[in-house]
Amino acid sequence: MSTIKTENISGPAVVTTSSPVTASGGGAATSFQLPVNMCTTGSLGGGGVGGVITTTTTTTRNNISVTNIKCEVEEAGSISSNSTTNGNIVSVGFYNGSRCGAIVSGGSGAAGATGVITSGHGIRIPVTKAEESDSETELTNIENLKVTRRVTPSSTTTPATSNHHNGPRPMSWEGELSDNEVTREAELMDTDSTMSNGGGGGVAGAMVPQEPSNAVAVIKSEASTTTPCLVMAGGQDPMIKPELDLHPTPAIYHPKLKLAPTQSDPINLKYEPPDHVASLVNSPLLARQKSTTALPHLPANPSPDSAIHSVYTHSSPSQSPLTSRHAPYTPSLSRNNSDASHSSCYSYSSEFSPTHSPIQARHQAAAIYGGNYNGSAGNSLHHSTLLYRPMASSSGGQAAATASAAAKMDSVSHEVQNLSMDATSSCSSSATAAAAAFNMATDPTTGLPASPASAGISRQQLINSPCPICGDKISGFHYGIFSCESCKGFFKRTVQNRKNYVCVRGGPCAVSITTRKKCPACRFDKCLQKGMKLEAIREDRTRGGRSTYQCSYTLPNSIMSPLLSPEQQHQSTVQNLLTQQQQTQLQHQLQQRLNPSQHSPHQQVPQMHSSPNNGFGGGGGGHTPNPTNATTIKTELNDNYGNAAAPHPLPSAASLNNGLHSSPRNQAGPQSSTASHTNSSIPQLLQEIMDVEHLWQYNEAELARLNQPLTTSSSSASLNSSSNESSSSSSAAGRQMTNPLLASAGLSSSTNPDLIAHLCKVADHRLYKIVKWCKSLPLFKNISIDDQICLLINSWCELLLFSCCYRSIDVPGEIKMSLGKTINLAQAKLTGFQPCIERMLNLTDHLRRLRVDRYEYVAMKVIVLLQSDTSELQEPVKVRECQEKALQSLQAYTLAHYPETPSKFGELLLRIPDLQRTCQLGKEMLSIKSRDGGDFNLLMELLRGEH
DNA sequence: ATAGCCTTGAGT
DNA sequence: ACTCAAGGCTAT
Repeated sequence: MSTIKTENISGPAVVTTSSPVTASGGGAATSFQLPVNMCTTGSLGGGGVGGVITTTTTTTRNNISVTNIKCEVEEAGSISSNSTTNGNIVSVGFYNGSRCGAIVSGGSGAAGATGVITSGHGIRIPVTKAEESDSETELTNIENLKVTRRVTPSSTTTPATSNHHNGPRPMSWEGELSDNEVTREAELMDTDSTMSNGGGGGVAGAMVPQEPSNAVAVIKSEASTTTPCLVMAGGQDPMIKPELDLHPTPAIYHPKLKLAPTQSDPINLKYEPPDHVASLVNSPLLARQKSTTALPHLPANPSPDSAIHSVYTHSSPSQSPLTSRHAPYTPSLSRNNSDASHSSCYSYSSEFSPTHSPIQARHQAAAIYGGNYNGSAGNSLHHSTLLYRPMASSSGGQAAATASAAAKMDSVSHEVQNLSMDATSSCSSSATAAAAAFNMATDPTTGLPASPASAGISRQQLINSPCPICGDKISGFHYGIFSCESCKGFFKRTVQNRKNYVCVRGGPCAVSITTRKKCPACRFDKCLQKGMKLEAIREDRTRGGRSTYQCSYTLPNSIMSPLLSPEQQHQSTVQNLLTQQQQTQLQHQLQQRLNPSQHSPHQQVPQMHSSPNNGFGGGGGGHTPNPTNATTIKTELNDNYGNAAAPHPLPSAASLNNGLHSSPRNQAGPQSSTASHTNSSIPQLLQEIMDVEHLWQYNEAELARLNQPLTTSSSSASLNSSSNESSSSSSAAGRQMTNPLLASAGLSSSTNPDLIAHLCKVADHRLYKIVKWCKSLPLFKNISIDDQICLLINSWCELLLFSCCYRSIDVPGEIKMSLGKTINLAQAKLTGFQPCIERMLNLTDHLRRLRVDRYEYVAMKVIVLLQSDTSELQEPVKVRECQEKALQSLQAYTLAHYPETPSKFGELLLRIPDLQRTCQLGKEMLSIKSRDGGDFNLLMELLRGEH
C-alpha cells in the first residue's frame, strides 16, 4: 500500500572560487566555477542552467525489467564566486508517480522489450542516486570494517538540538569536491574498468575494488580506484588509500535536497545508478527545477553534479530526512547520519522505507535489476546483489547491470543494492518464493521503478527469509537491512561500544547461527557487507522515532538467486572471489609495503581505518591469517577523544594512528608500530586533524561503489545496449555532450558517456567528502559558515590536487589519479594536461624529497584550507588565527620528528604557492568559465546544514 | 558478550 | 491508534 517516496533535492551548484593565494606566495586569484553535476546539466559552464530532464524508461527483459523513473533534473546554475549565500538548490523529488531509478528485476530472459511493466502489486523502491547511497553505504561499510572507538570530532557538526525532534536526525553532511579530470579517460576507463576488482572501472577508469569482504587482519588498505582522468582528488596516504579523484567540478548540493530516488532496494540493495542517468535523475540539478518550484526556499542553483546530490540526499528507511515534512529543506550536515547521507545514494523516502517496505508498495512494481542478468558481463554482480538501477534508460530493461548503457554511466555511482546474502546463509526456499514474487513491474505511468516488493516480495516474505548475516530468523529491518534480533543487537553493541574486533584468523570466518559468536570481527564485517549502516546507530542514543539515514534494502541471495541463471550466479561468485582475492592481495602488498616487520599474521594489529572491507576503523575487517578463530577485541584507547561519541562512526584514533604509523613507505613519519594517537610527540591539534582524515579518504567500499563492475562491463554493455536501447542512452549522451565542463575537459560527444557519468559521480562524491571533512576539522568548525564556504570554495582545488600529489609520492614520474591509476607526462601530453601534470609531478617530487609524512600532509591541507586572505571572509582574523594554530602544530611536529631538518617546516610551506599555481593552471586548462550570477547556496547550505 | 524482550517515539 | 526501528534492560 504505502508508496515509497524518495524525495531528494539536490542542487547542483557551480561554485566559483576565487583562489586566493596563500600564505607564502601570492597567488593569482582565479575564479573557478565548480559545476556540480556535470552529466546532468546541459551547460555547466554557463550560468546556471535550469532544465528539467525527464527520463523515463522502462525496459524489460523477460523477468527483468528496468524502469527508469522519471526524473526531473534541474540544473543549478552556476554559482558565482564570492557570493556566499544564494545558492541554487535543485531539488529532485520523487513522488509516488515518478521516481527516478530503474529497478531491474531479475530474470534472465531474453532481452525484453522496453516497456513498462506494471504489476498490480509492486513495491516501489525509489532509489536515490545510487552513488550516494552506495557511497554512503560503502563508506560506512568501509569505516565499519574496523570497529573502533570513534573519535568524536568535536568539530563536526553538532547535531543541533533542533534536529532532534523536528527534522531528521542530524545527518552528517558529506560534501565532496571532486575534481574530475577528464582526459581521454574514456578509453582508459574502459580499459581500466575492466581491470578493477569487482568494480568496473569508473569513468576515469578508476578501479573500484569491491567491498572486500576479507579484511586483512592487521592492516587493511583500501583499494584505490584509479581514474584515468586526471584526478586531483584527495588522495591520501598514497600507500594506504587511494582516493577517488575527481575532476574539478566540485559541486555542492544541498544536503536536504532530496535526490530523486533512483532506485530502491528492496532489501539491502546497493544500488548503482547509471551515471548519466543517475546524474540526471539524482542530480540535484535535475531535481532542481521542479523542486525549486516546489521548494521555494531552496537555492536556485542546484549543483549539477550528482555526487553532491548524494550528500544531500537523506533517506531513511522510514522516512527520508529530506522528505521529512517537518524539516525545511536545509542541508543536513550533521554528522549523525553523515555517512548515510552521503553515500546514501539513494535515499528513499518514507515510502521507500523499510517500514513501508517496497513490499507493501502496491504501486506498480518496478523492475528489479538483478545483477548481471544479461550475462553480458558476468562481472557486474556484486556478491549476489541485485542492482537496482534507477535509471533504466540505458538498461533498456536489460537487467544486467552491465548491459545497460545507462547502467554504465551509473554503474559506478549508482548504488547497487545488494540483495545479497551469502551463500552460506542463503536459503533457497524462501528465495524461490521471493523470486517468484519478483515480477517486476514498473509503473507505466510513472515509470518509477517498482520496489522489490512490487516485484512481489512482501515484507513478510522478507522477514521470513533468513538473516543475511547469520541465517537466523529476521526480526525486522535493522540498521539498514533486514536482520535477526541478535545481529541487530550485535551491531548495535559493536558500534556503540566502539569495539574493535580483529579476526586473528585473518580470513573471513563463516558466520552462521551457530558460529556467529565465534568471530565478532567477521560477524561485524558481514554486518557491514550486508548493508548495516553505522549511521543508523544513534549517537545520542535517542530512542524511538524514525531514523533518517538512508537505507538500502538487501535481499538475501537466496531470494535473488532464482532470478539469476546458474551461469550468472557462477559469474558473480567468481567475481566475488576474484575481488576478494585481489583485495586480499592488495592488502597484503600494502602491509608489506607499510610495515614488513609487522606483517605477522598472527598478531593483532591495530587496523587501519581504511580497512578495505568496512572502511570502518573497526577491527571487523582486519583479518590476520591465523589458524585460530580467536578474535580479539580491542577497545580503543582514545582517551583523548574517547568519550565523545563521534557523530557517526569513525575510525578510532588509534586505528588512524596505526595507519599513520604504519604509514606508507619509507616516509619518515612517525611510524612506530606501537603508535597510538596519544603519542605525545604529536601535537594534539595535529592528531585531531588526523583523526578526521578518514573522512577525506575513500575506503574501498566507496571506491567499489564508484567503480562498480558495471563500469567494467559497461563498455561492452554499452555497446550491446546501445543498439537496443539507444534511445535512452543516446539521449543521456547528448545531454552530456552539451556539458561545457565536460567539453572543456576534452570530453566530447564521442566520449564514453559512462566515463562522464563516472566522473560526475566521482566528483560528487569527492565534493561530498571534502565538505564532510571540512566540517569535522577541529579548527574549521569554529569558523562561521559563510567563511567556511569561502574557504572551501577557495581551496577545494588545492586540496584535491595536493592530496593527489601526496599519494603519488611513491610513483616517481607519475601522478596517481586513483586506485593505482596513474598518468605520466607522456600521457598528459596526449590529453592536453601536460602543463598541469608537469607541475604536479614537480610538486610531488618536492614532497618526496621532503619525505612528507602523513601528519605533515594533513596539516598542510588544513593550512591550505585556512587562507585568511581569502576574499570575502567575514572574519579573516579568526581564520588567520586558526591557520596559525595549524602552522604551529605542523612546526612543532616537524621539529620534534625531524630535528635533523629544521628547515622542513619552511620547505613544506614553500610548496603551497606551487600548489596554488598548479591549481590555477589546472583550472585554466579546464577552461571552466566562471559563471555570472551564480551563487553557491548549495555549499552554504551544506555547511549550514544541520549542525 | 549475547540475544530476547521491552520501551520509546516519529511517522502514518 | 498503529507501525516499527532504534535504544534499553536483563537473564543467560
